[in-house]
Amino acid sequence: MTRQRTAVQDELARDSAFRSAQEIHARMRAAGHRIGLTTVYRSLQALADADEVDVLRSDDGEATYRACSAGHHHHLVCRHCGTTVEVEGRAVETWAERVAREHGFVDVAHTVEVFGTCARCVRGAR
Amino acid sequence: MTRQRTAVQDELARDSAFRSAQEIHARMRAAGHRIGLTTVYRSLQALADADEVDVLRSDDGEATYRACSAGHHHHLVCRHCGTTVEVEGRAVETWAERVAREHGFVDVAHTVEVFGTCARCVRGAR
DNA sequence: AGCAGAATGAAAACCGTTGTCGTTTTCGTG
DNA sequence: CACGAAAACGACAACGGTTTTCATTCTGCT
Repeated sequence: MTRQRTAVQDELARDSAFRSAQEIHARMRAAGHRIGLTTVYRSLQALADADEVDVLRSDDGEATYRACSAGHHHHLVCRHCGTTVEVEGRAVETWAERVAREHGFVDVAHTVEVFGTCARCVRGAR
Repeated sequence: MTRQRTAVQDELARDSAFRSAQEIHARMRAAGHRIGLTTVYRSLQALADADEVDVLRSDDGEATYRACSAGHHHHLVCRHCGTTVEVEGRAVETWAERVAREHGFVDVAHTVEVFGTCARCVRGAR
């Protein structure tokens, strides 16, 4: 139920970047954990269902996960190192709401992700 | 080099919804076109590279495509029928820009998708 | 027409993800 | 502490969307 599930959660808590399931699995194994890939997937799914982690699809369709605070928020993601900052934006919320209403849409949801290169990666660049 | 590539583009132009590659392939076959799935994929990729179509990853990781006008814009997508409206929002652009700068990020890009149920699907619902 | 190079597509390879199912662990109860 | 049911685990197989391979076909050029 939760010795390895807790371990997955801990691994996610180690840093603030979006990681793929396989990456997480590899890191855990490297750290000496005895856990199967299947369990990592299931744990991540459970955590996602419980809104304990955010899920993001990368451009190539791979799912990436990240521990996150509860509540509605968006992400500012470094496209090089994956580091993520949680941001919020009232402006976006109201804009999405208004635009949808104007077109007769109801039951509105939205996804917003901002990508860029973080200050550290800029300095570290060749 | 483009009898079937043109055909793919035409198929996309038929309506304003995001369609998966397989869906597009099936529709074309049903319409009497003699085209392979591989070619559909390749055509879509070429069109995407040329910024002739927008690509969107659905929650289950499947890629969906839609003909779109040039230039930066976002989408308001009906989660039932897939119908899409192109929208733009200066408010979002400036917000993304500001938030990124505040955190020292450069070379900023962003994705914004708004989902909802369109007026027609609301009426048609049970 | 003849030819080189690009495009096509059937089938196989890929790869992330999910299902299967026998084994192990956890936990409540006697 | 021992038992037994129920949940979790994990090696492996299966799945499904996408990409690659490679032999064949088509295009545009001379």
